[in-house]
Amino acid sequence: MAGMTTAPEQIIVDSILDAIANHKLRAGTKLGEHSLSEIFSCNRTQVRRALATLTGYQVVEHIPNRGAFVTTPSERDARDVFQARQAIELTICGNVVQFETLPDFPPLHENIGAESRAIAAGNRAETIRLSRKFHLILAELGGNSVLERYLEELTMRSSLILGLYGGDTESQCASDDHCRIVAALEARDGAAAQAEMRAHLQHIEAEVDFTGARKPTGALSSLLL
Amino acid sequence: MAGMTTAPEQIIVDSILDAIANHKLRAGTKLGEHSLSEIFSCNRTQVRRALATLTGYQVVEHIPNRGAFVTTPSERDARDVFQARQAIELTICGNVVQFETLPDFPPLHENIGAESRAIAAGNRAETIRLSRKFHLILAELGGNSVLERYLEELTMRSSLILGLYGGDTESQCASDDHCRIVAALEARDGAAAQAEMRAHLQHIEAEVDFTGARKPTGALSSLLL
DNA sequence: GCCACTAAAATTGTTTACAAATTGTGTTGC
DNA sequence: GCAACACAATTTGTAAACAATTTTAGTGGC
Repeated sequence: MAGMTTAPEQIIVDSILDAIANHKLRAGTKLGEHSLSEIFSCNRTQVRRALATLTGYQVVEHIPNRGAFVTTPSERDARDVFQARQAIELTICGNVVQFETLPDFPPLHENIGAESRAIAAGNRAETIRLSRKFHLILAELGGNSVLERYLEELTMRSSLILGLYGGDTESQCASDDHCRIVAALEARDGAAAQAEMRAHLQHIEAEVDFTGARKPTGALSSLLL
Repeated sequence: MAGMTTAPEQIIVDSILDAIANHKLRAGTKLGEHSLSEIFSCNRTQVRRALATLTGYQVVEHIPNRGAFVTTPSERDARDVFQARQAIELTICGNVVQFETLPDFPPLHENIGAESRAIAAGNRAETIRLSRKFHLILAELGGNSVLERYLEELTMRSSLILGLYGGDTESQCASDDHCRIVAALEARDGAAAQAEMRAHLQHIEAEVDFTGARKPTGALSSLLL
């Protein structure tokens, strides 16, 4: 497994997902097959598969004979996504405190530390990435593979929503929220952890504002790292 | 839209999903591309796309260079699926009772009626189909598109699990459970509805038994209607 | 100047042919 | 008789050519 090169379609999916999560790729952007095959220097077939995968994630919209576009979430989508997140993440919190053997919290602490540093350094992209990662680590600790997979999709869609309708003050206080959640989890206080998680998700959703004009849709070029 | 023929890949997906839901197609069955393209008299490309969609539903497992197989759920999968169902369906119950304008319950009643009749007639396949349909109607009434989509997948996987590990007395009492859930919903008693739903899901999960030998894997021929 | 129509270019969708891998079978050697 | 090897057949994976659709550009008329 030395020279094991990652499959090109996986690279495409990850790159686009990363670009969306970091608000480098905005809603409505067209994802042309030829463009992508050139950018990633691969076959159009592989691009096609990658786009199908992303469509499954509800992160890409596929219009017949027109092509693939980064999904533009509706107001209803936003509401539904955050409610689903609450249902799932509260359950995850309940799971984490219920294990006989304590799960290893160090990864969570490391993540929170890195998050604080990223905020202090003003590194917005890294802050967003680490904030999402926090929820995914927690989901993994929950031990339910179904909820984990769903949350992967939902955090992605959340990023997309915040990129379109979110304010600029985004997730400055997220690090504190995360801290409180972990504290309650370590104290094995499930109810408290769920309360903190609920509050945290409400903080995030509160940043969404549909009244203002949607941010303009960007071009497909900020993809390459 | 007169002679509008449904896309072949949709037909394939629906047929396989239906066959799985009705336990006509069992876990472990190989889904050969050539076989399917002959059965549905279509191109291999379309079969391929259909299988990819089913893989996304976690209902088909794709092994590189080996082909596609009906997923064999593990014990952990079963646990995770039913816990996820609980988280999602309790939230749906909460949603249904919260709308100002009462949702239209007639479809639910019709479904329950048909279910009772199917049970009385000893029509096992129809019973299973209608039982699943009940949960999907309820999900639609809940008004959350995300939860609705997830439940579509989870009910499918539940069918797969019950087909492998379930007893033969399956879902005889389901109709009564459904009745009680709707009654609580109509009374706008969210807590009661959630309690009934929780009990119902526990009844279903109780039918799962991992100790016995897994039922044998069938051949790919019981597909055609 | 603006709208409608037409033709060309670009993009998506589908089919076909080809390559790679796996499975099954038959043979040989012990 | 059994195991290991080699070859053939089947099956999946990939790429390239072809067809259909949409978009864009250009032209003519009002």
